[in-house]
Amino acid sequence: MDRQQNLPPGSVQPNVASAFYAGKPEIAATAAELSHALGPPRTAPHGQLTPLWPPVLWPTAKHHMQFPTPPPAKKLQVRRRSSVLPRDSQLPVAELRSPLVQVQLPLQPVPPVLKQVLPKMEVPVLLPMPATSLGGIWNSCYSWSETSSESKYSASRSKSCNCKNSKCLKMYCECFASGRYCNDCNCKKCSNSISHEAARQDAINAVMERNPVAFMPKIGNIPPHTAQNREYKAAEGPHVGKHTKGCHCKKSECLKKYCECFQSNVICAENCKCLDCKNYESSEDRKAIRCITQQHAVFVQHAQKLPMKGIIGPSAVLSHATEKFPTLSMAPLGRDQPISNNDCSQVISPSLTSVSIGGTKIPVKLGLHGVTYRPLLADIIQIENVSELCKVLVQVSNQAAGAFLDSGCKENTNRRKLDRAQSCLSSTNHDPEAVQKQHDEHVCSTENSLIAVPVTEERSGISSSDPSDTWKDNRRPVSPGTQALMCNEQDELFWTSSVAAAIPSSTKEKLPDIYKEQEKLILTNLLHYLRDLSNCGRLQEEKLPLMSLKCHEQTSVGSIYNSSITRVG
DNA sequence: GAGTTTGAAACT
DNA sequence: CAGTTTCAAACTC
Repeated sequence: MDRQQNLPPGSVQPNVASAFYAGKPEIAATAAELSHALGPPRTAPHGQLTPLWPPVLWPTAKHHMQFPTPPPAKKLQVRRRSSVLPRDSQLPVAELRSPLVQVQLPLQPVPPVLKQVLPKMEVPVLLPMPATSLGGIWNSCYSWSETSSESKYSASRSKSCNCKNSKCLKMYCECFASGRYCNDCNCKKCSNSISHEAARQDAINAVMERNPVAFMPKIGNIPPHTAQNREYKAAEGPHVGKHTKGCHCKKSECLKKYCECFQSNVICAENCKCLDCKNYESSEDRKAIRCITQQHAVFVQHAQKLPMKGIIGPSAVLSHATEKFPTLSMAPLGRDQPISNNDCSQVISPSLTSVSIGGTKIPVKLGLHGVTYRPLLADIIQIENVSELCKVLVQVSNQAAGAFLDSGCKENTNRRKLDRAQSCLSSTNHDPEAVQKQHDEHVCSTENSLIAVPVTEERSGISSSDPSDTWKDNRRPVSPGTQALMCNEQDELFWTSSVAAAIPSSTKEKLPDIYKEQEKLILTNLLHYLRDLSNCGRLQEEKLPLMSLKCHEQTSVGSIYNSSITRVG
């Protein structure tokens, strides 16, 4: 059985950063530097976590690898364009925007003159999971440059490339650059596939040699605690993060997708060296283009929704449901659904109106109803529910493990593991003292547990720190949610041979079976859970708005959780 | 769909 | 580091 199969339940997010750089400290140093500059990882509104960077796992990785102390960050070159207003108070800051949230569904065709700024229809594609490679598993799940809600690489995750000469092994190739294998692409002489893994790895190494941070996210986030962020939030300003390298546009005015900043939906910043930039926060041109783009995005989603019946999607209800229930979409948007970061209302009125682009008035006919979109599960899934789900799965895991242990050990282990899981989950309370206390308890309670892991110095160094201050030890910061999810991962990461030796051989032999059973039960329960959630969403979709309340009451995640508990029992 | 434009990546 | 070339996406017709 390979190592991956031996991962304890919950170890879905290996510490890829340290693994990636195992044996490459010089690269790790630079990467750590940039990673630090990029700020902490993001936690999406409902608790889903953005993947850690980078995505490639080296099979021979040493789990205990730590980043060396990063050198002092280089000072970014500042070159401000004359046409750009002062940005110091306008820096884009982290305010995660749901990619599904849009405003005012345009039911009319888009003016041809605006075609150039409208995104192509992009249908998400789930890549097949490579059979064995851990890197491949990551690869299929995430793109390693994925950061912002609308980054070039996240947007292009589902796109195919058309490379001809690069063999898809250079950064010219979007698939390669975003960490994906080519899949259903139109490329020629493609080597970005599992069957060319050796060449692919060589290419990765070559790129990393030239630029150690080549695969780092191009769009970094400004830490949410900064003053700029507060100002930004207060002003409902536009964008998230900034381009780490900055663009060098000369002719596009940074208002076309040639511009990486524009394409990533961030405004140009100090490190950009662009000319005649109009991609700044107060730019009317940018607002107009962005608004139209968003309108089109809703239109695309609506169009995509129709043939995807059965999938909980964004907006099929809008066209008809809003006519039946005009107030449906007028409900206040939640914190996760800003109407727009560009204040489109100033540019486009709900009815027939015009937008001004480059001084030219362009008529835009919109739908009669000013429609805002609200995800069907927006009121159903909350971060607490995710924690609940985690608890359920941990319990399931406990049950499976317990079934394989002798009666004496069984009860003890389950109790301890459950305590530990609860400790992990409750560590999201941001209370350093509580976390420390839980950690201390965990340290004491897990010493002799079968699945518990002895506390090494490294482990102590990590888990004893404040969740919000996870830059210690030169590690990438980890959000509380991630910490909760990574509890078992850390266990695995710091699993040492000496520990394994301490486990009775009779029990050790059972480990594979225990893991199998745990995995089976967890996946089964997760399937049930998702199925229930799907049904709830479908119900919500079909019977809006009257049934929504009923659904919320009767089929909420809480009840799903309860039913899962029942199953566990 | 072919041709052009554009700017990042790669190269010198 | 700057200038040039290569490349593929974005864009235009």
